[in-house]
This record gives sequence, structure tokens and C-alpha cells, in this order.
Amino acid sequence: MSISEIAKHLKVSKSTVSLVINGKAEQGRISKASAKRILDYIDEIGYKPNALAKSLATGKSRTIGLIVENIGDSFFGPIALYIEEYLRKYEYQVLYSSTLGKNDIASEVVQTMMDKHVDGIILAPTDKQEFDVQRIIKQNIPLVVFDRKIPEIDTNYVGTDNYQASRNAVEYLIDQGYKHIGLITIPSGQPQMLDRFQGYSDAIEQKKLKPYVLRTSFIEKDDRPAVVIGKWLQDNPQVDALYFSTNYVCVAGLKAIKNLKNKRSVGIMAFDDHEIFELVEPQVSCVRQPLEKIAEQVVGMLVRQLKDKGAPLEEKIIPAELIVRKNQK
Amino acid sequence: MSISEIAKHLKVSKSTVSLVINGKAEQGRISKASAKRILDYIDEIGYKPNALAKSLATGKSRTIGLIVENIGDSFFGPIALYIEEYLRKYEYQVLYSSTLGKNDIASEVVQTMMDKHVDGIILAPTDKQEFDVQRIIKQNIPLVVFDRKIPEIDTNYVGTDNYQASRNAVEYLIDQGYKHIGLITIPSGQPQMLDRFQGYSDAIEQKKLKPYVLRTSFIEKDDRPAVVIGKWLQDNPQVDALYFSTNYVCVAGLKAIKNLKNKRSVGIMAFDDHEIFELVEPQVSCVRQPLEKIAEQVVGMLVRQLKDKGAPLEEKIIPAELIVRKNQK
DNA sequence: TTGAAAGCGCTAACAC
DNA sequence: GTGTTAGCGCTTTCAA
Repeated sequence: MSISEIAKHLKVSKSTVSLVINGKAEQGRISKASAKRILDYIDEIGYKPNALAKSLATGKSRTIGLIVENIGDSFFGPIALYIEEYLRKYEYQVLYSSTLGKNDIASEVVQTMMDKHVDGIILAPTDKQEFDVQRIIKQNIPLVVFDRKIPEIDTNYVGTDNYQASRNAVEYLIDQGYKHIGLITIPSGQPQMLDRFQGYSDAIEQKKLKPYVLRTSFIEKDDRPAVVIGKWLQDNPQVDALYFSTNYVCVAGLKAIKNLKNKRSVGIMAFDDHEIFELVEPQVSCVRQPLEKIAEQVVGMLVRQLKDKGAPLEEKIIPAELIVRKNQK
Repeated sequence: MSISEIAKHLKVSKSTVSLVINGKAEQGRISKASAKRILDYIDEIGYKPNALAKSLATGKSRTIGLIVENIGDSFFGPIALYIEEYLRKYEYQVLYSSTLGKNDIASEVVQTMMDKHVDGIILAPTDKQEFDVQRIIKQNIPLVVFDRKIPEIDTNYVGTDNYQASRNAVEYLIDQGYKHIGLITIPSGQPQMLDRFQGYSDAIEQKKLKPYVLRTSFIEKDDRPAVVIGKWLQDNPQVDALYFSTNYVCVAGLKAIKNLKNKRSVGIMAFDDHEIFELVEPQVSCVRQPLEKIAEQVVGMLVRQLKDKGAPLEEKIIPAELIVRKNQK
């Protein structure tokens, strides 16, 4: 059932119906009588406008593209939930995609979203997404980048101060008396990972400690990282504390520790929290990024851009908390 | 840049351009020469068709609506990821929504998706979504329901045999010698929860054991369930094993056990797996639903309906595995 | 081998 | 107060 059929049935014009439907009866100076007839009829037949046609006509789709690395993980999943909730308040829906860190998927996804004319894009970019971002910007589509900043390109951005949070975390371990603190991370050029690494390095260096670093590539659903970490731990028996650059690496690390032949006690700290961390023994301290607050800022920023495409770019660094749990010396 | 502008520029008609773009040059009997000119020009200016306009014209949006309870949780998050991956193979994108179990949100979401003319819907329904489902069916939109079946309505369905899996799990505990097995669950009328409950009851009854049941409502980000469970455990000191009707309730239970003043050893079993379960002490055994397989079946079923709307309804019950971990007697 | 034209369902400027 | 009309960008039938 379409607007023309309604018009025909009621013997009025399409525009009259359209105005009434969109609550513009007043300003379109439609008589109360007509308005009521139309509303009643709409109600009776349960008419719902075709959002596609509306979007085509108005150029607005009330859909936001959300692109993350992995919607199934414990960082992006909850973030996605919060983002959706905040966007719902503004009557936007979410078209989502997980890139799994792959650039080809990421590019394709950005393109498809642009083809579908999303009104805005929220992006946690992969390593090399400069080109896609340029395209989004060129099309003048409101964009908010979060979690990872894109070097060399100015965009709206919401993130954490990875360097400082990381440095604080490591300094905390040092203050607790740990002398041989290992960093376990992934081989990634992502800026936030580099910052976390740098925070570790600087903290260690300043106290004239020796750095111990393991980089192990991480493929989901694979036990290899745990094995690699286990071996590395055996090879480095002096290491007395571990700092993991992200939570899922830490989970692998916990498995490794659990399977260790020669049990030993190490301090553990991770970047990003995880449900698990307060339930394992020893508990895991961590740097926690406030997920809901991140989502709130992201949506707020996007909505501002949506309202006014000329709005100045914003950047919001949200402080991370150090969550100390009782696994320390 | 639109198809008409291209046509004008190349002095051909819109239809010629359209045919070429859609790879129908052959069947539209466009000369190789024209086809090449068009393709070259398209390439040169980087033309991308407006998917919205295309959808309006064809009635297909290449978008699937995915409606779950909570995309941030450890069941639906990974499922969503897999569903997206499988759908990508068929060039569908995903419009998602979390209902948080609320019927009003769920209904609204279904409506919005229908307004946007999604080509199909994948739904993990809330308690009372009969009406929405009727609407979807009436519109003849391909639908696959998963995780929870809707009583009284025939639909495509993918799920687990909750009753049998649950019964097996409890019988396993009994075989291990546990005599006082408590069920901790949520007060929910969802069919899958009722089935799990029934599986427990029947197993217990058949062995003439005494049932111990705690129902505690579960609101995310709230420690109350853990407190309630803790208290219940103290009040029921004879309970020597616990069966949790779902994984997040079990996580709350683990917290409760951890905080117990009088430490005691209980066997633990949960419905649904969780990363955490092999890392805590004692480890948690569980009934595991194979997430990837579920996603695969869901998408397969949907694609079949998409291809042929007259295809007969299907129902696929995927067996769950009993994962035994070393926490048992 | 190609073009013209109608149509998908809606909006919005303008005319009456 | 209300209707006409011209789009939005694409597909598809039919005629040439």
C-alpha cells in the first residue's frame, strides 16, 4: 500500500497525504478534517511508509555504519551494544561489519556502506585504512574514528591515552617491587599498540630495568599463542611479572601459565578488562577503558556532525582507570 | 554522479548504461564497443551505483536484519560474527539490533527493519514476540528463528535440543556421584529455559533425588545475583553440585562461590560454554552449543528461503556437546 | 543494437 | 487549504 493509493482512495493528492503523515499538517495548512480522515485511514489499513523511497527522496537513510574489528569480542561487542542504544535515542539504526583486521574486507565494507548511503560512519580502523577514510571524508559523510587513531589524517576521534595508561600500569608493577617485567603483545603497527609498547619501554627504561618483550601473532580459535607464551616463560625464568598489551592476549597468557610445568607466581596486568580477570587465581589487574563512556562520546560526536556537517572536528581522550586486583606482591 | 549523467556524457541512453553496469551487456545485445566505452568511463570517474535507488527499483536491499537479545554477550556476539561472515559470501549486509529482552524494543526494531525492506530476518525472539513474527510472515519476508522457538507458530528454526542436552548434563553429574544437585536459573518463560529446567527435573526425579532450585533475576552489570546465589548456597549446605541454566548465570555463581566464607567444593556444570570456564578453579564443565555451526545453518536456511520464497519450512536441531572438564569428583 | 518511457514510493517547491 | 509536478537514481519492457 503506497501513498498514491491512499491519496486515490481518499480523493486527495499525494502531497496532502505526505504532509499529514510527516506531521506537517499544520505548516502545510491542511484542514483538520482532511488530516483526521487521512490519519484514520492510515491507521485502519496499517500503512507504513517505505523507508527506502523516503531515503532516496530525502537523501537521508537514518542508518549509521559501524565498522569494528570483531563484534564477537569482549571490547567491541559491548561497545556495539552501547552505541546502538545511544543511536536508538536519535532514531538511527546500525549497519555493522567486522573487518577481522583485514584491509580488503574493511575497504569493501566502507564502499558498500557508502553505496547504501548511510548517514554517518563509526570506524575502528585497521592498520592501513587511510585510503578508505579519505574517501569517506571526500564524500562529506560524518565520521567518527575510535579506539585507533589514523596517523596523518585529521578526523573526529574518541580514544584512550594509551601511552600514559600503559606507562602508569607498568610503573605500578614496578612500585610493587617487580624487577623483571615482561611485555607480551601482538606484532601490530596499530598506533594504539605502539603507544602501549612505548609506555612500557619508557617506564622500564626510566627505572633502568631490563625489558623483556614477546610478540606473538594471534589468530582466533587457535591455541598456538598460549604455547608460544608458555615456551617463552620457560625460557625466561627470571620474569616475575607480565604486562599484556590487550585482554585476549592475556587470556592466552593465563592458559599458558595454567599449563606451566613448573608453577611460579607472577604479577599480571593487562590492557583492557575482561570478565574473567577477577575470577582467576591470581586475579588480573588491568587498565580499563570505560566502554559505555566511549560509546556515549562516539555517538554524541557523530550526532553533532550529523546536525551540522560544518561542525569543527573534535577529539576526545577518555582517561582509563587502573583496576588493581589482589594478585600483587 | 548518476547513470543519467553518464548516459548524457557518452551520448547513449540510461538503459544502455544500466545494462552494461549490471553485466547484462550480452543479453541486452549491447555492442562490444559501447560496452567498453561505458566501462572505461565508469572506471575513470569511479562511478558507484546508488544502492538505495537500486533497491527501490528492484525491491531487493541485499540487507538482512539480525535481531538478538544482546550483541555484547558471549553467545550472540560470536554468533553475529559468524552470521555476518556467512552472509558476506552471498553479498548481504547486516542491519542489527539488540532487544535486551524487551518486547517494545523488539517490536519497534522489527517494524523499522520491515520499513527499510530488509530481504530477510534472523531472529532470536523475546518471550512474547508472536505478533511481530506473524507480521513478518504475513509480509512474506524470509525468516529464520534461532535459539528460542516460538510456540504455536511454525517457522524456520535452528536450535539445540535443550531438554535432552540438559538432562544428559545432569545425569552426568549424578553419575559422578553427586547427590544434591542444585539448579540455578532465571525466572523466564522462554521455551529453551523451560526445556532446560524440565531436563533437570526429569533427571533428578528419575533417580529419586531431591531437587534444589534457585531462580534469580539477572540484570546486567549488577552484583545482586551473585549475592543472592551466595546466600542460597549458605542456606543449602548439603548442595554438592550446581547446574546453571546459562553461562552468565554461572559466571555470577562463580563469583558467589569465590566470595563464600566457608569454602566448600562443589561440582559445576553450565549450559553454554564461556572462555572463563577452563581457567577458573575448579574448572566448569558445560553443554556447548556449536556457535559456528548454528550460524552456518541459520544462514543456509535463510538463503534457501531467499532464493525460493515458496521453499518448505525447515527445522534443524543441532546436537550440543557435553564438555567435561576436570572439576568433577 | 539501442533508446524512450514508465515506474519503484516518497518529498517539496510552487501554483491554484 | 490543496493539487500539480518534477525530481531522487535505478530497472525493465517495449518499440524502433
